[in-house]
Amino acid sequence: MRFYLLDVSYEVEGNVPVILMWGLKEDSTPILIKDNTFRPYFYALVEDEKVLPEVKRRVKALSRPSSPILEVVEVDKKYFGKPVKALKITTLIPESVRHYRDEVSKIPGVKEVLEADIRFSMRYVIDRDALPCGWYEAEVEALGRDARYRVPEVYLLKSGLRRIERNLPPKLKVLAFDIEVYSPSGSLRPSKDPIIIVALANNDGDVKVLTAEDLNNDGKLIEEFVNYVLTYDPDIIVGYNSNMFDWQYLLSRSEFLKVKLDVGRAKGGIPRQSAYGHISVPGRLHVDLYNFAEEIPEIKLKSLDEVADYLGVMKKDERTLIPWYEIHKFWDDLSKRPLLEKYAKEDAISTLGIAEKFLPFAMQLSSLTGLPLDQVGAASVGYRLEWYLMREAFKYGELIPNRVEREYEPYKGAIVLEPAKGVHENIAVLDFTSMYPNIMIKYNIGPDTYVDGECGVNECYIIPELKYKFRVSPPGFYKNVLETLLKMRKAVREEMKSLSPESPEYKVLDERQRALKVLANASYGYMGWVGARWYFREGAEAVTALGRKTITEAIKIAGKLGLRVIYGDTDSLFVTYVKDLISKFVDEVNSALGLEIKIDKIYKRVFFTEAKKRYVGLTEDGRIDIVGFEAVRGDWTDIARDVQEEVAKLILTTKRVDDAINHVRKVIEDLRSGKIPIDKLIIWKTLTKRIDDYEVDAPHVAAAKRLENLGIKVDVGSKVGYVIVKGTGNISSRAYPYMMVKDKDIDVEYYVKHQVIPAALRILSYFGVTDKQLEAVKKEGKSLMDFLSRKG
DNA sequence: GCGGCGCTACTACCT
DNA sequence: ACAGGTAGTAGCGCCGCG
Repeated sequence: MRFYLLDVSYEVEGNVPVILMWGLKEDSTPILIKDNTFRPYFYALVEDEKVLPEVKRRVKALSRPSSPILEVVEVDKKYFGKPVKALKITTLIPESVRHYRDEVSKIPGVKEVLEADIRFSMRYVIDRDALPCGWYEAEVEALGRDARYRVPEVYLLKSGLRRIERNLPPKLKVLAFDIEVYSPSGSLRPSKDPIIIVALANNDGDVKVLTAEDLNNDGKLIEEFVNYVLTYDPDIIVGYNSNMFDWQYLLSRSEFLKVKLDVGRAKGGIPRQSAYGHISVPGRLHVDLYNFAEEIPEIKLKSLDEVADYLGVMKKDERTLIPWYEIHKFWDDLSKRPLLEKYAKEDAISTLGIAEKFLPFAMQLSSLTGLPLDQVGAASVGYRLEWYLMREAFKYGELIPNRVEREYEPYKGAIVLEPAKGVHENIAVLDFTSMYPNIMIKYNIGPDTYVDGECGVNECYIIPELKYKFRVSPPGFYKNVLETLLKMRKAVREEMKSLSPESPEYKVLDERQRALKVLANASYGYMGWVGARWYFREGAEAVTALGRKTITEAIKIAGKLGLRVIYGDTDSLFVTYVKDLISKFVDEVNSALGLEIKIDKIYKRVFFTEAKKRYVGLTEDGRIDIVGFEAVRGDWTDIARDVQEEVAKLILTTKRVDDAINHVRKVIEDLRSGKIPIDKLIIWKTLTKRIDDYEVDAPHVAAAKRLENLGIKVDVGSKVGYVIVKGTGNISSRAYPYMMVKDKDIDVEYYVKHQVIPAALRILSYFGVTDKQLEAVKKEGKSLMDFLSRKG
């Protein structure tokens, strides 16, 4: 049988663990393939090989009849590159691994117990190379229908899985859902507040808005939802913030109402919280698209409508928008209720549209890391890479280190150059391609290549400043993994060349090469992460030291060629663009440093203040890049962002400082005459800890407290939108959630003095402009203009 | 009680 | 809950002054 693997889970049947592979046949028929031959195991390392037989005896003696140890064998493995003899201890029931691990680690002579913390289904993924979102071929025996599973065909695996190279997935059924809750108080209490709408959209073109008959009858609504899911039978269920909200609320509410939320492909399969905080729906893949939206830094406010707008799925100005705090009003007012239904419907359609944008990437990430699609989004970058590393370790016969608690030790990072302030013409931005991964490869950096003692002549790389030594050969774990990743990416990009960019296959491969790049780029950060299994501070420290050395050498080469370096950060250099000299520079850097540098972009004009990490540039095609400034920060108001953007544009394109001043004045005038709508005055800030844990009463914290007083819960990670109102006292005392404030109460002067003027002056003060000039009532005085344009 | 000052807390950015 | 380097705002405590 050929099938596409969706998910791997397991159950204990009788007294035997059975792996469940949920998949689709080539014609998209859902199937379940069982494998009852796989057993959980873990390893024990001993202090001294001499005690192996004795330890082996004692491990065997631990076996209990209810859940026996099946086998204890000596195996040859590697641990941080060094050959070791380990005891492989195989048990019967996955849940007993924890018990035996604890017992085994108490046996005298046992140094370490390894790989006992890997979930059984992931163990299978790794050992059998059973990657989710991939095609397989296997001999199976039909078991017929089984009432316990909501799939038409169930099979038993008879022989090993073989992967099939095939890029396109089968047709998958995707269902997007979104719920609306009735809550006049603003707080959401599952014991009181009913679900009034469940909106659904699937990729077979069906859209449904299920509504509650009345506020006392949402149990029936939930049942209708369950029926819809079971009837449509989606492979993938997508939501937006559904891990934190929709499922949680459905679960609590259905529990309160005593309604069964049995939507899985395994009967009695109630969604439940699982790895990385995601909600798992048995037999289906539930994907919370918010996880992927979180990774788009360009979107500052990650609401569903903003994300749909950004991705071009559904434009904001073409859709019905209802603020969450007014949903109950639209329900109560029967003339407005159709709008609410339309809103919910559009939410579901947007969610489905976003799924089409994100799922192809998610599927590639899933098939590379082995993490099932429903987990891969919820897992952070570090864990994604770690699963990839664990799969690789298995292939190399390397034991997987335990996750251990370590003390955080900071180390020195990259170099950031002092910018030459002012306006510069024709500047090339050059950067080293994947600098850190390539340094790791070039200098063979990792925990297993580190040499603590003596090292023969030319047998080690010696790291500048630190004098750490890394073996030249053989290649270490990180080097091997990174070379594989880069090689794979190269091959994918090669394959893409033979395809039309419009073809579905091209798009799939493009997502694959992106996923490969993301994993490679995370490797340095991962090595320096205290939570990593392959944490190695000295390695991360060596990488940044070599990075500093590399960029410093490149600067020297630029200087030697007579190129002026304006600015640089980590792996980039801003250099005066002289075509021939630049190509010479590129060649020389490449040959002298053994790392590739290339032109990233060319600015016709670029402006720096004295600050690092902040600049505005005019690209060759006339676009304005704003980097680091207020205009790209999500915690400044729209009005300040707009002003700064316009000022930057005027300065870079027309060089006319007086035009910029007039623009700022006009905005201040509009602000003072009340022409600016309140939503351009909202400041959004993230709560990074629980409200009680804050040491100072910052404005966003004060605003959050006011939300809580209204009964609205604000969790860690949520964004608080507030405005500053008139009155006395500090800003915190006047920071209110925007929905609590009327236009006339806004403290316009705060916005003039603390938003518009600072944002404008950040750029204009270099040209000698002061706050007084911006605030002065508009008058066409010539003398002032003359003064202001002294540099323009 | 007030303004000025320096420090700290806090957030979001850049690579 | 991948790293370190950086800019900037606002709160807060302290000081001197009266």
